[in-house]
Amino acid sequence: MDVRQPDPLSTTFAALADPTRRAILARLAKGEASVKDLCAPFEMSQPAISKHLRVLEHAGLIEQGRQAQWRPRRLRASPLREIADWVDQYRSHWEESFERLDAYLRDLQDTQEQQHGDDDDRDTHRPG
Amino acid sequence: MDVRQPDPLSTTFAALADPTRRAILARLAKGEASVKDLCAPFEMSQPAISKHLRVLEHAGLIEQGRQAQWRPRRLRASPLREIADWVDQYRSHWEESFERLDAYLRDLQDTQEQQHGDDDDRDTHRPG
DNA sequence: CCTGTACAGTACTGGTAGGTTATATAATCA
DNA sequence: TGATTATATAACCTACCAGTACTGTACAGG
Repeated sequence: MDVRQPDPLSTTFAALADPTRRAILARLAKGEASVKDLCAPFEMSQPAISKHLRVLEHAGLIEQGRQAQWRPRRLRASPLREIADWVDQYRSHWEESFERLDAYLRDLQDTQEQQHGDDDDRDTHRPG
Repeated sequence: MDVRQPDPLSTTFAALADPTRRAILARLAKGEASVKDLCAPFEMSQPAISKHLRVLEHAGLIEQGRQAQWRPRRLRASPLREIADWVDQYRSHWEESFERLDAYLRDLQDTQEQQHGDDDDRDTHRPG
């Protein structure tokens, strides 16, 4: 069976892993819009867009309104904050100073391996 | 056929949409590790982990070293900066002041709809 | 040379994602 | 009421994904 449902973070990442859905979010960031409006920029059927909207809604990234026969969608950005918080854990790893330190240490290690590569203390080189 | 390959941002998001892969990245943030080390925390076969590692490598999130029979993996964080930059576009949408304004406007609109809901100027209510 | 270890590669399978067309529903308009 | 518009739902297909088991390969050590 395996009825486990993915954690919220995975659901959000998966929802964002599609350029169509990201374009929909970009459109909704400028204000709410109907399904037809959201379909317009894409060479894709309306049911396909509705499916994308379901994915986004399931991830909590949009919500539905009701106005006559229209169901305008509106952006809900709070899951994006979870993404921002998560990725921020790694900020130090991509900032320039760290990259330079990382490159320095890697160069240093490569140099050492070239100098006295396969002779002594193999165990201390074992990763982990 | 459809040989189109997804854009880098989609590839990165997709790679992150799995708790196992995010756990692997968290482990590698503390330093490089062998495949066996990375397998240890998971009740999963080694080929399964190797597949996850391939996904991460394809997304540019890790890179491989070589030391004797070990292939230590190392974190490459630069794609995460792309994620951070993308999500930062929406920061204003989730920050508290915006949420309050958003809620205020929504309440205002609901109140107006209740007061003179289904009588006049339908066209001006059409979304888009 | 042989054995154990640390991986990679392949083949298979069940589930899901993302698209299609066709059809149903709900509200508006004439 | 009937036609039109907006959107949802259903059924289907294809491709890919995430596991599995099995097998192959490279290196280390007795």
